Amino acid sequence: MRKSFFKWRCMENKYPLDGASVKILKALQQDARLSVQDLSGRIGLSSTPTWKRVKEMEKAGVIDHYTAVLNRARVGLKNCVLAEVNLARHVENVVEEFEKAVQEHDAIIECYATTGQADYMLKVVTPDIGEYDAFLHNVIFKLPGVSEIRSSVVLREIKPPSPLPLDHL
Amino acid sequence: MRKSFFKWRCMENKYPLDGASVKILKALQQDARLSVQDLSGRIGLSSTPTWKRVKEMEKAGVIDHYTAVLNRARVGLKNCVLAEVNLARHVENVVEEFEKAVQEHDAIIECYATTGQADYMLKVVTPDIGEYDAFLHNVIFKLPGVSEIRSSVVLREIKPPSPLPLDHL
DNA sequence: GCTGAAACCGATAGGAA
DNA sequence: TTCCTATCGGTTTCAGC
Repeated sequence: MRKSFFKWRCMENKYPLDGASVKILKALQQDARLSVQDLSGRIGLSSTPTWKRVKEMEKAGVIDHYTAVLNRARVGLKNCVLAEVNLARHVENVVEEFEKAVQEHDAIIECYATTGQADYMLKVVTPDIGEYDAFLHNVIFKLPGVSEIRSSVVLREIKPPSPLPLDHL
Repeated sequence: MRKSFFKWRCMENKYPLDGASVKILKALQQDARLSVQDLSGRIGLSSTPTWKRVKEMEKAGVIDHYTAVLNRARVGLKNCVLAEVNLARHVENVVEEFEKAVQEHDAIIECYATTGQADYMLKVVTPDIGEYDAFLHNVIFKLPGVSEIRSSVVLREIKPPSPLPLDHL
């Protein structure tokens, strides 16, 4: 098993994480508001070293930020669509313009450039499907380089965005 | 514009959110560790009502939980794949078994049932593409009802998972 | 429902093991 | 490094508006 390799220092990573730090990360992914005391209790360290580790991982960018996860339905965003987008390769500056537009529109909450059929995969949230239709026509279709869009409406959330698995460390 | 409808009470939502509460939610999405004092300063309320609103929104499930967002690369998860999965409709209990397996495997960090070509869309993270290949063969292909998989490897993250837009409220 | 003050508890920083 | 302790600041509660 490769696990032992990674136990105290993971060479493949940008940042060395030992068992205690991994436990901290797992706990903070589940509840970012845990007090240092609670954290230290769980991982079997006292609070000062626990606190130092958290601060170091924040500074090193292992912990990027902390966020409140909202219930989409309760804030009136019942509609979620996964959209595959293709760009017309012959148009000038398509990539730059498309990626800039993606950043500017808050309804697009995720976007990846991918291999496979599509050039990009987007996650778009709106109050209802009507608003998505409007967004498609007023925003996406208006972008110069967009040649194809395939929209997949989310029918059911089987697994919501979940903590990153850290057992490989 | 429909905006005025929603200003003080959004009929379509499960929970009524006024301007101050929306500001709180926006701030907490950006930084879940903001102190009540900082929050209250930003929104122009004193700390007691700010605190009460936060607690109420937690209890009402508007705020689902708080999480630490980690840097994928720095915790050794350089590979991310979006996988479309189709199930064979004739096999018994496929849906239940597939969705149960999705919950059990930590490498699958998101899963949606969607309209369109695929039955499901999955997001899978692994240390490298080799581990993804192993995961496909050892886990996904072994599930009885899975008939098709189309994997799109993420080449570049244009927009990481971002705060929900709340301007419609 | 908001304000302000007061009590309590946790976070941060220093020094010792 | 970690632990202990003191200080400081934030959270939470309560009385009054």
